[in-house]
Amino acid sequence: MNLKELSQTLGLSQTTVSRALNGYPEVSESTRSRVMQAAIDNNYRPNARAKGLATGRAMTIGHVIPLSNQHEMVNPIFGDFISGAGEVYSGAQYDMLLSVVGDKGELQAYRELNARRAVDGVILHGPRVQDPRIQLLQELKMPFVVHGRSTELGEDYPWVDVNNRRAFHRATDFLLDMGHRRIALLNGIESMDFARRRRDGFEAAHIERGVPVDISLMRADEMTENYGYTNASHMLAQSTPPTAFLISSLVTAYGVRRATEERGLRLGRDVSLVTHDDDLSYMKNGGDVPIFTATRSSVRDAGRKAATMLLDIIRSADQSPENILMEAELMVGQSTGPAPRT
Amino acid sequence: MNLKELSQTLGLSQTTVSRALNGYPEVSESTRSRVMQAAIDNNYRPNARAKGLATGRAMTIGHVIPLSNQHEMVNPIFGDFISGAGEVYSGAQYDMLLSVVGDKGELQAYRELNARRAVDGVILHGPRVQDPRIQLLQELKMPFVVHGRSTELGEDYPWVDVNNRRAFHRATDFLLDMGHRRIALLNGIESMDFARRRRDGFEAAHIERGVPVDISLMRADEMTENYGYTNASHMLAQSTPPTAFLISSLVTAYGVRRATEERGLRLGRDVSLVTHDDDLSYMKNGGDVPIFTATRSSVRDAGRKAATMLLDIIRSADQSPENILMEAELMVGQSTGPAPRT
DNA sequence: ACATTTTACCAAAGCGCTTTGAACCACTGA
DNA sequence: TCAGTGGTTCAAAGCGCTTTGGTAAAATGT
Repeated sequence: MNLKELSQTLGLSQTTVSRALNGYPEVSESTRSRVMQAAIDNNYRPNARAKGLATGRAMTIGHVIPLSNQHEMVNPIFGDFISGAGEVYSGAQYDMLLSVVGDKGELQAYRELNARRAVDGVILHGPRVQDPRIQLLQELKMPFVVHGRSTELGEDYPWVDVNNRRAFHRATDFLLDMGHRRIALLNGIESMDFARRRRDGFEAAHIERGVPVDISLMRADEMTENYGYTNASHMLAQSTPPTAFLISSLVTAYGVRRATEERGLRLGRDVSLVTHDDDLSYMKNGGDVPIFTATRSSVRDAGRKAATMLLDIIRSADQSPENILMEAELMVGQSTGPAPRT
Repeated sequence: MNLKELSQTLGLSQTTVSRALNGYPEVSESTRSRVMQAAIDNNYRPNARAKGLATGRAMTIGHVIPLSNQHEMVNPIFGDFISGAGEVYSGAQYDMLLSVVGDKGELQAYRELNARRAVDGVILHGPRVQDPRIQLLQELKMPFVVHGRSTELGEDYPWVDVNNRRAFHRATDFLLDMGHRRIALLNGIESMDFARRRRDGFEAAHIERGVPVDISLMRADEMTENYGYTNASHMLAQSTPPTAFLISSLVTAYGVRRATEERGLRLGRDVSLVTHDDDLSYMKNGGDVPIFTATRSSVRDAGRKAATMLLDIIRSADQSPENILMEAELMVGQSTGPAPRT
């Protein structure tokens, strides 16, 4: 059933039916309700493409998902972010278009979305330290919101980010307070902006206390379970092993726990562990009591916020870019304790 | 730049330019190459909505993602499935439309996608044992492929599934062969079709050997880490604890390992563990040597297969529904060993 | 040489909507 | 009585493409 048929059924013009359905004032209440009822009865929905063509708005938001080219890894936080954003889109009658693309094809992907007028705006995922995509989107004058930030480009664009630096600064302080002096950092790939900021926080906390940072205890890689296991195993086998780990992801923390327990060490007593926790729906950090001491920030919530911000930008034309900086909460769990005496 | 402008630039009609770009034969080679070059120079891409309206094809595939209403959980395998499917879509110039929706709104979501002509077909995720969505899609005559199957509806629709029954049958056999007689099953929610089939395989293996199934060792719930931890803790504290666990998900297996090691038991020696492994990109079961003995089947590969099948269906109109049953591979890792003597 | 086919192109219609500009029909007020 | 005013409704244009149904020019056959 299309508009033409519906209006014929009603004995009205397409104009009137269209206006009735879209809430224009110049339609009498009696005809409006007649039209509404007929639309429901016939399960009428306007054709998305025709409507888009006529209005010039796609009512669609694009997400370009980069596959990390090293391991073709899909970012595990992606599902939760999407579900937060999707909630907002549904509520505002927007669709979500996903474009999965290798690292190399990303810029092209944005160019195409723009040229094809397939979306009204995009969310940019996983920004690097110096990210060319941001500049591209600005050039294209395509509405966008960055999930994260890009250090070297300043902050003159809309973004939603976690205060990664402060979170890791605080986590490091927490460990230093408990007497730990050899703290290992298992970070994400440091070309990613969030990882760079976490490292900054980690280092700053050391410097402020005059505790030296041991580069041999710092790693940066894709945050898999195995990455945690392998590196923790090696480090714990050293003559002067770390007494604590600061970790960028819950999955990696599982790997560190595996390495720890395999050596007969106990978390929270022999070795301490603090991890960042994105509060993923399928990967909760324990039930009531957190398993791991963690800096927690809901990525689903970030998705909601980013989506809301983007829709605002689209609706209200240009304004100065808004930013949202979310603070991570430090949850003390069972994986931390005072540094063991040497 | 739109078609009109492009054709004016070239001094040709829109017809000719359109035909040149779409590879129709009635265009001379010289003009075709002129057109192609101009399109590249001007970064021309046809407007997606206009093209869709004119052709009647949306060139878009829909995925409706149900949020498990219990915990608002996003299925963790979703990201990898999507990335496999997305690869195929990109190659075929299709877009992917995601619709995140609560359990209740699902049927309505499909109805709307259909009425709005927003997509040319859909992938159905997470089928239940008796799933009303399948019937709905058949009624709507909307092309679809199910990722999984729905037991009570027969198999008269296109699907891509893992042979869950055989996988769990085989895994159970493997444990029985090693002398285990008290095997716990930590399954997914059993209204989900895959979980039902896994349970069938588990039970059938027992029955064939005349080994009794102990219902007190069977659980079915959302497959979180904590679910594994809590249930394994309780079971291991019983007077006659299980000697082995068969688990539906790697994440849950982590929880079981946590419970095991917390009690000072060692996996592969005191307690055996076999898990299903979806071969997720961010959650590998170890490196060269699998951590856990596992039945493995790549969900990303399933995504590729399902997408390919759907595009075939869309392109070649009606034909009898095709099915793909993938076999899971049993990978022997470090988490299994002979049952300890009592 | 002319009729016929082939080649290369084009004008215009149509996809299903929104939106502009106009028309019609009470009413109102002078 | 008639211009003016709202309140409703409509016909038609337009969004940017594809596709139908041509035509003119060039190539071919006899």
